[in-house]
Amino acid sequence: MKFSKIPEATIRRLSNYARCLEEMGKKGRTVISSASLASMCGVNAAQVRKDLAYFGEFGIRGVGYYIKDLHEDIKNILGLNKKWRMAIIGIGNLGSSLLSYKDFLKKNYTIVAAFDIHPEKVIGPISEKMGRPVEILHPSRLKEVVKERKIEIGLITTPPSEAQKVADALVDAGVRGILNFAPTQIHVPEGFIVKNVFFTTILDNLAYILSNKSRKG
Amino acid sequence: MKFSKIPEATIRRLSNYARCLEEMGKKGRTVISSASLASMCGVNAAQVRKDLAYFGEFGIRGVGYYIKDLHEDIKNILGLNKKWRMAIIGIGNLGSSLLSYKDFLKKNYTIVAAFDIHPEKVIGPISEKMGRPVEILHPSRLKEVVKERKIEIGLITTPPSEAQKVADALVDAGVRGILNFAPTQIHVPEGFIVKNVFFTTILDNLAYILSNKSRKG
DNA sequence: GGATGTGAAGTCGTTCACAGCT
DNA sequence: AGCTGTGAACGACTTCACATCC
Repeated sequence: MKFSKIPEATIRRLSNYARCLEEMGKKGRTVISSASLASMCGVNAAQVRKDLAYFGEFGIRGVGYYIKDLHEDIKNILGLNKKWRMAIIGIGNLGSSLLSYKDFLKKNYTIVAAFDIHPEKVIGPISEKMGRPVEILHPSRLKEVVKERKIEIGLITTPPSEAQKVADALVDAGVRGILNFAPTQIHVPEGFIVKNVFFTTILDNLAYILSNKSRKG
Repeated sequence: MKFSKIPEATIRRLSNYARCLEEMGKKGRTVISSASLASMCGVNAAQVRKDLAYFGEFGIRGVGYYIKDLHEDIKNILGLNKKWRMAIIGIGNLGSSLLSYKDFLKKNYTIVAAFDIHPEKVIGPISEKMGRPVEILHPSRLKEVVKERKIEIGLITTPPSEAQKVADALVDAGVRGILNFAPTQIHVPEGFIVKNVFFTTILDNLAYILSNKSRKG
């Protein structure tokens, strides 16, 4: 049961469930049914149960799920029982905004190195923004710093034209996970993972739906 | 043929094809086969043809697709033959970074209004960042400004705790499309669309894959 | 009684394989 | 000869429905 192929959509939803459970937990509730959790996340109740069933049995029949426990279980499933160490490359507007993005710092992810071709240009604005000042390094030191600081994930926030080069450097340094914010396709060898964050793709999606919604209603 | 239900995944891919075609076009090529386009985007060639087949016939048998034409056709399909007018609510780090994000300005999307509960607090940093200064308005003026400036899409970049309230206000103002960057689930009535941009969800995905990759090989 | 866990059915999306054009 | 367009085969995900257990 543990090793059947798990849909990527399931993993995405688990991440959502975790967020909802956290909210619920803060509100002092202790138990939740698959139906409530489902409606909160906008999915089917059976879906919730199926998603969890890939990984074991977490509920109590006739009762539901203990919020605290389930939250912990999902975090373990997702690999969030540790802090992931990340580097960010490209400290323009987006990069510096991510650097100071509180939600990263809070829990399972931490940015432990920042790189830019022109380190001196960005030092001012950044140290201003952050509580603690952040040292911006030149990309030539990437490989060395990845080793030193045990970096496992790279965030690419350069212009699109530089993204593939940066990805190559990350691969060369042995960074297996890449989150790409530059709106261009990146290719990496087998065994490395790239996930894209293209909000323009999502915007295009929205534009499509809005354009074609007239015929529905 | 035009009105069969179209997979959301198809729309996402079309957006990708468009990006690739644009790149190709800049390189001076004029024709491309479904196979090349597919490998560039990391999908199956039949997939490309099927995706396009939902909307018509755009290729020439034995030849391929004219890059310029196909790019234009896809833009029309996606509803990108116009400029979408957007408002952004919540001018913190992320909001101000989006405000100055060049890729928005370039083509099909434009931010025509910015709102924040504390307009005076953000005016400084923003006008510094942008070429032109941007007026930050109080959210109480949302409805009025949406009418005046014909806003069709709202970007929510507030803290999660405020996101639902902002969404309600957008709905009340008649903004049918919402792009939500605040990591919390938002609910809107029938006929309105919310798309989420949660990079932490994608990061969680990455974390999961990295955690479980060892068993593969 | 009530909610979970799960085989089976159903729906949706992808890939194949080849007919049909140029 | 080569590449598109597409019905048919396949595979994957979601939903249903109910047996199971607290």
